[in-house]
Amino acid sequence: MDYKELSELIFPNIKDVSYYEEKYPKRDLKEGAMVVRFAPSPTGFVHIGGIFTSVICSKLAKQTDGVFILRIEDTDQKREVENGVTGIIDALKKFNLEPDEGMIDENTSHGAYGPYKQSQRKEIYQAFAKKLIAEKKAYPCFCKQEDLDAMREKQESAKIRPGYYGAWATCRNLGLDEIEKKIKNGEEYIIRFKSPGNPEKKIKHHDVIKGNIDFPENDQDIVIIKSDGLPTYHFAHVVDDYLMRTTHVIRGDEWLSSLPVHIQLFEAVGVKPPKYAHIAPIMKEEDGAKRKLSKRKDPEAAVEYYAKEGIPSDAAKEYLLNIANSNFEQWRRQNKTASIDDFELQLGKMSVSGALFDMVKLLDISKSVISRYSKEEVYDYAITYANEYDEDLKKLLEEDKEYTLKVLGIERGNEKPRKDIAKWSDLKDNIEYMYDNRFLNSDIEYAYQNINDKEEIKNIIKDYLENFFDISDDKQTWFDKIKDLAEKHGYAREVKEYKANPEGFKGHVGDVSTVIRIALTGRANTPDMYEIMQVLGRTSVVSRLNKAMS
RNA sequence: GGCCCCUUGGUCAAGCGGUCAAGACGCCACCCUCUCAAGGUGGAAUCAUGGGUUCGAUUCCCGUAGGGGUCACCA
Repeated sequence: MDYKELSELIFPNIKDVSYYEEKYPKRDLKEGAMVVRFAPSPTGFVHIGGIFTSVICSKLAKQTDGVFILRIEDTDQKREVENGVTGIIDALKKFNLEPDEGMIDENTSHGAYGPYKQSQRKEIYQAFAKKLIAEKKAYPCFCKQEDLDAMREKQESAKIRPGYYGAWATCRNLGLDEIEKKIKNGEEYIIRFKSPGNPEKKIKHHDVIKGNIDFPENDQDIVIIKSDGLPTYHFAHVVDDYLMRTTHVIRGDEWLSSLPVHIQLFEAVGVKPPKYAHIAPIMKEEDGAKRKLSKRKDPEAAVEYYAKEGIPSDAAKEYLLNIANSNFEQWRRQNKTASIDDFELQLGKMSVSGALFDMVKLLDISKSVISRYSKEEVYDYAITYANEYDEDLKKLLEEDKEYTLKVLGIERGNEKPRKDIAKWSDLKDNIEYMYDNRFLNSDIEYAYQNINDKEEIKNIIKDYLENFFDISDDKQTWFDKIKDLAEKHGYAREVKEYKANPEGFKGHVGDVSTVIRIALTGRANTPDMYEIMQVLGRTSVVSRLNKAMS
């Protein structure tokens, strides 16, 4: 028997790699087009880091007229979860990161380079494994788990480098006859790569993000095909990114240390490796120590968290873009209303070390993002949020949509829109008092401020209602009247006047308007009071002020 | 522990041999024809450490310390 025959014995009825190379030809794309992919495992948990990677991939593909692929890495059936693929697809959709190619639901995909689910590509990997066996670059290994454990223990106690390599790689030197006998006896085996590496020698690598890195060559005979016939990550990565014609592998930097293995595998298969860009993870600080955002400990690691909080996906995206390229902020300031598609992302400008997650900054960005929305957009996003997470808010928004739009339109849609909502979960508290059926029927604690004498308050409100208030006044007239009211009751017309001569007045116009504001809304801080009165309308203003007096 | 990477204000970070060491978030103060959110102006706050190289180091080199990653039939 020779190695060609051995490969037939192990993988009968498996096609030659040339079949696949023809089936998935080089892509016909313009110069500089990037083919990138997001390749998560369907574990049922979508990590914000995955969205980070996808934002980057999606932008680069768009910028270069390239291709953004969604590939599902489900070679570990133990970790697989029902509807895991759907969860990933839905999350990408929510962030407007639809792939050009790849899985579109649990079991179907689109694109000419599929299947895009590794469990459905078994025979493709086997074709490449078969080729490596025939070329003496891979071999079956019959070692049992116990053998490997014992070996590791021995290595550790002898303080030598652990692993399956060199003289420790016992199955590497098995004779063909012996192999044949074991296989025919039905002994279990896996396929290992026969590493040609020498750790005394270095390989030089240039990473698009990390720059130049030197590694010792790999000499571990890593597993490429597991006992269930599926490939390990390393092998699947090499085969898939070759056949999908990936130009840039963009992935978390936890993969950096297995790069020597991957490069070696590409060489063994006989193809040029893609370019690599290893992204630093988003970190979190705890007890003075930094660590990756953890799916177990940090709620904000889950994409679901942002939806639940009502943080717009646009805001999260801008925040991530900001972590990716810090010049994004400057661009945003100069292009306040532009689409983020117009920002040009540069991989080379990404940080080599991980940024600490900053919720305060995210919320600041979110405030700006929401402030740019029109009232109709606010309505739509808020309804979507409320549908899922806040029954009462949904009721509030829907009972009179016309009116709600007016409320949402307060200080919005102008040059300097209001910036006080950071997430949809803030919204209810922000607008609830504008609804008569809630406001007039509730017990309100009027927490008056500088002016808190009951008689004085009553006098001011009464006088305003009887002698000043007119819903048809324009803003200037309205405000002049508030000043007149203030003056009549012994308060300064202007704040400055009061400050110049605090002894001469009981207070200033701000104190008086605060009385009316609190009577009107139950709170000391609100948006522009003129606009509020206009939205409420005459009847409502009158009943609110009367309620306050009683 | 071996290997690899990293280290500029509280945080995100510009910088790439000569700068008063940008900017943003946060904080503080003041300003802004009613409060608040904003907006404006100003302020406090940073080159981990020790050696080199150099006329000159935040920037280049070496050591130290600290941090991160990785060492599976998991991805």
